[in-house]
Amino acid sequence: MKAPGYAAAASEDLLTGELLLRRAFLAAPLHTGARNAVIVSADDRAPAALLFHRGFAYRSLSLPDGRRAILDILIPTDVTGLDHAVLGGGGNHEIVAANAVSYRRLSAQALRELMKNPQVALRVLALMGEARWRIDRHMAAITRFDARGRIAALLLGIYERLRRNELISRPTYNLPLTQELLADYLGITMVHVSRTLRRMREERLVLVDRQVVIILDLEGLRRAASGIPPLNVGAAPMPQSSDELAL
Amino acid sequence: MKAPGYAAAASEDLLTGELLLRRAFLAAPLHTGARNAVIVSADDRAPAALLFHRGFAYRSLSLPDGRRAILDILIPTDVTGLDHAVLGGGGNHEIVAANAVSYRRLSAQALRELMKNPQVALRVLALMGEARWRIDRHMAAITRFDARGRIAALLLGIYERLRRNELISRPTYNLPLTQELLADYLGITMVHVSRTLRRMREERLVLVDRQVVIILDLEGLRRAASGIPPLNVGAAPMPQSSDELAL
DNA sequence: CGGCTTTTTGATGTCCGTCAATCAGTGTGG
DNA sequence: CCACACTGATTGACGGACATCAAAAAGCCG
Repeated sequence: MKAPGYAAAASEDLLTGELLLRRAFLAAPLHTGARNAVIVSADDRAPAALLFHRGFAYRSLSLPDGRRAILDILIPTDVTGLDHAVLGGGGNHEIVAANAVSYRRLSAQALRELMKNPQVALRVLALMGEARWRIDRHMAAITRFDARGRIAALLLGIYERLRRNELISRPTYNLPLTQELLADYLGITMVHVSRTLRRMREERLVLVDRQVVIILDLEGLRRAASGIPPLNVGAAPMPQSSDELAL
Repeated sequence: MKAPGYAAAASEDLLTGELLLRRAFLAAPLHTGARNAVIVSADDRAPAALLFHRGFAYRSLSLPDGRRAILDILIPTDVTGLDHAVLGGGGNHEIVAANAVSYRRLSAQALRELMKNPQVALRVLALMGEARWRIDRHMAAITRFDARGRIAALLLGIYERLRRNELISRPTYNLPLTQELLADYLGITMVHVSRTLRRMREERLVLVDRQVVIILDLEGLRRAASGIPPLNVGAAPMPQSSDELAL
């Protein structure tokens, strides 16, 4: 099990493309959204791509009976909605703020324009590939792990993403998701999330209390999610200086 | 819940891009693989993009303890591995033939070259978006449906994809996947797949016998997978003439 | 016919869902 | 300042969907 990285022959183009893409994003105004704000709605006519700057959000799909599946969790520095450049919205697909967020938008049209530059196109492809990798990883967890393993994989995954983007340096972070949201992400019920978190606390694996995650036993967590490949596709996607993040 | 389609402003470019991409694929020789052949292995140094021509394949991720998750099912006319243009392999990710397959390859380098054409780049983005949409749909099924609903969603999804590509015209098709593979896709056990299929047969919803699927009650199936959005992102990705398919 | 894979079925246990009540934290207004 | 409402988290009791173990039956192939 080897960590997949960028194809060497493309790395220079990818860096340039990233620069151009980021520049385009940063030229857009910073939007904000309160908790539970729908950032991209299911029937959005002109969905845009988003670069998250602060706060957490999630992609979700709601079923008619009120049940909901959360497909992906988005953290600062994540880019999402790149496929909106060519595909319309639809499918009950939403992007919702988990807490107070700020983000920048890039319209589908602007993105299409930018993609005329092959370097940007490659970078966009890489970003979509990374997102897919993340989803694949989560799908594997949902498919083959029990509640404990799924939670371990989730907490580890967020931890690694935050660390990779240098948003944290210690095994402790803020996870602004209610247990109900976690349940919708993990494919179990809120009640079972609560019970399982208690068990993991008793095992002294990890503390999750009121949206604060404290990893007590990193190796133990890794064992609990054993077999899930580490989350390091590509070294540092869309890195931003801390200054910018602090905006 | 509206069916997402292509963004109007890009549809012409997408058609051109599709043409160019298909042309490049068709210039490559037709490879074949027997059942269980590993088409792209986990530690492939130079993974390529693939266009499937005949037969079924699947993307899978194996855990060290022998368990396995199947992330996506690939049918003729599907394109996969486009992200290999920029990301290396890795992560225990494999593409395996489910039965005798034939397919064409496009090397990462050739794909990068092609993507210098913005129309191709847009088309590639669209293809990745469609694949993601498919995975999202499946993830929602896994996250929120019981075994019966998951099977219904799977059988319906394949049915719709085959129909959309005009590979079938009646609600009957060949599904060359063992129940063990289905189980690894659905996140349940082989034994439970068997039992659930029996129940669905008794309900006269669908017959699945030795890799032949006969849908008896299409509306009933839809109800069983109720809430899963239909699978019609973009009208006809990479259509091929029946002649070509019959090769 | 043997040897293999794949499917089926039964018996038994367990993880997780459901229902329901309680509790803690937060904010509101009298 | 304290009742009140509201949301989110916790816990218990119970049942059901699914896993596990094991064996046999059914296809498939040389």
